[in-house]
Amino acid sequence: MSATLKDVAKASGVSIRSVRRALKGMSGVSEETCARVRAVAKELDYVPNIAARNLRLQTSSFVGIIYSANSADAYKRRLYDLIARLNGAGYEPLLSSPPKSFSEVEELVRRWSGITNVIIWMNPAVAILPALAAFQQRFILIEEEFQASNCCCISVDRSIGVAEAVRSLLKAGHRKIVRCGNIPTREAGFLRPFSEPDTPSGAKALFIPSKSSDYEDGYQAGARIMASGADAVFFDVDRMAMGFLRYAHEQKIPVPERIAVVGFDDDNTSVSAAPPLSSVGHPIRRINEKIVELIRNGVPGNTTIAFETMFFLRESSGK
Amino acid sequence: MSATLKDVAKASGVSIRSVRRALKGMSGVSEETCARVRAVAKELDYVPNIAARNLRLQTSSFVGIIYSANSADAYKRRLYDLIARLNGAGYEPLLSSPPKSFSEVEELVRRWSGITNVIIWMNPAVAILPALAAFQQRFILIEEEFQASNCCCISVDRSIGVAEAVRSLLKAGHRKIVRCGNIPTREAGFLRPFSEPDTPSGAKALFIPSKSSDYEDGYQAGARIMASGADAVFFDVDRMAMGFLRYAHEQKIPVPERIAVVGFDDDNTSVSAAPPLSSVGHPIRRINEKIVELIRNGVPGNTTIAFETMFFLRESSGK
DNA sequence: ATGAAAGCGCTAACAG
DNA sequence: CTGTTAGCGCTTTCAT
Repeated sequence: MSATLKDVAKASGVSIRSVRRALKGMSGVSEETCARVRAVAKELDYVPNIAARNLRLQTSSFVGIIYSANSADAYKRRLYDLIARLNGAGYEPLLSSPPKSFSEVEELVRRWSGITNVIIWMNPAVAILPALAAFQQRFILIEEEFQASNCCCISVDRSIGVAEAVRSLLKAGHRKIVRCGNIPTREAGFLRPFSEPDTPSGAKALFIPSKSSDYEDGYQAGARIMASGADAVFFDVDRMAMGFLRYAHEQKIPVPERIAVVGFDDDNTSVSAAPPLSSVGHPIRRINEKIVELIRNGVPGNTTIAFETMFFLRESSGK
Repeated sequence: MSATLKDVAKASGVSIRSVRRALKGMSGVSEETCARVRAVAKELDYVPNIAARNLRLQTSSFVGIIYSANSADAYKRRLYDLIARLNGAGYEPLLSSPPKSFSEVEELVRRWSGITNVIIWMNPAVAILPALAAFQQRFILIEEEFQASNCCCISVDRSIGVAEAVRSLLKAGHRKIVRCGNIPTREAGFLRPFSEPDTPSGAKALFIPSKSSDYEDGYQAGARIMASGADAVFFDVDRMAMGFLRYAHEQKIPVPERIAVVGFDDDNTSVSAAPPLSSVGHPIRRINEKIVELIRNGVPGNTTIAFETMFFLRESSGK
């Protein structure tokens, strides 16, 4: 289809070797030959065939990614960021929808064999994980722990950022802080700052559970939260916080003056809310930079790399 | 890294050719040899190198996909469905974040040259389209029209499904139908059923514009919609309809008895709303099946393939 | 400064 | 029934 090195060589009357030298700007080729070859290459619209190069060098620029479509918005952003970063580092992300059974994993790995050495699996199905050990590829497992000689896990500790958020509220003078939501992994981090050496006296933690964790749940919980007398509220999910902001707006409750609001997930939309929502989020950039680094330098087995969520302070909880 | 045909041949004491015959189940190999070769292959965990195969056959199982991360939820579902379908048809989707300038397109196409012959671009940037004609690859452009010898466009007519939705409302006996939203492409389809030969007498179209088209806008518009005396409402976007459903629930307005509700986008969440939301959506399955077919049989140039949105009747508008 | 040739893993034409 | 071999496009070693 497209012109090859051989074509360029023939058209410019030199050997393949010289073409290569000219095109790669290597030494050992005369000025004149170099210029002519380059002109011809441009003329023929020569572009290297990466697949052939990979074959010859026994390397691969492909990286397999398995992604579950039903993941939360935050994971989508992680995926798109990862794709962009891999592109930037010269890798080609190869996507697949998640295998649902052992045999589907087998088929997938087989299909990608000889193409990619590294497979990134976001939110893998735990039941299938033990199967991975049998394959030659290296796996990077996101958000699931599994020890195997060819698996490297990336985990994110939810609690750190949540605790940081609460500490920030305490430091800003808030004392009666309520957590609202239904996601268990939020609890530990929320409670921690209330039993630390430097916990301000009078600090009090409340909890208002919700059925689910959507916009409406946040809106619905508004009355109860205000009735509790809290001066700050942490929502398990940004969408809930958004619902509450709407309630506050309707009731003319000033945020953050009367009550400070913090969410979790750092959704795109929350940043542009009125007021911009403080939130706890995953360190997407750092995680993905790490992944690219792992791929570049070799993925270690039997390893877990732990990250921490971080707190993003915005106007909804004081400036 | 992994065993090759040659390895299997050596280990089983036959030629590469025979290994191939045995593994592919071709005729011309003795029962016994076949069995032994297969055993050895399994033992060595042989898996074919697809890249080498592609090189040899001058074909490619890779399909490039350019996707803009900031697209609506409906596009994400289209993407994931497409990936699954391509996988199912034996293709490997190669993803890239969208190029932002002419030179980035050039670089991307260059990188993929020799790897993939087909590039699917979802929601391409119009300004860059003219550049595509210069490349050898075939492009499938989703949701943007551009005539070139190597471009095939896929368009979806918004109006058909919207008109169908309105007709369904009219047929169910509704007469005063309001459209609420701010998306221009919804208008034509909405108005059409009101001026057709078989339009029921008394049918009346209203329009209530909204600032944006989010959950809150639907909720906010609730009072005005009810005040208009409409017995059915079409929202430009599902999220707005969801906001309105919330308003109706709060005000104890029975849906669809007092007012029928229809949305647009066929979001996942709307299906599981209370009541399940009738909605107009893209024929994702048919579009993606078509795309796979195009790739399989060759992508025609200078072509536009038109699809139509369709109406999904659920409880929020009768049933 | 330049070229010939081997070989990555695979397929297929051609011999035996 | 089985084996040999050329060649896809590229990189690299070894000659010239």
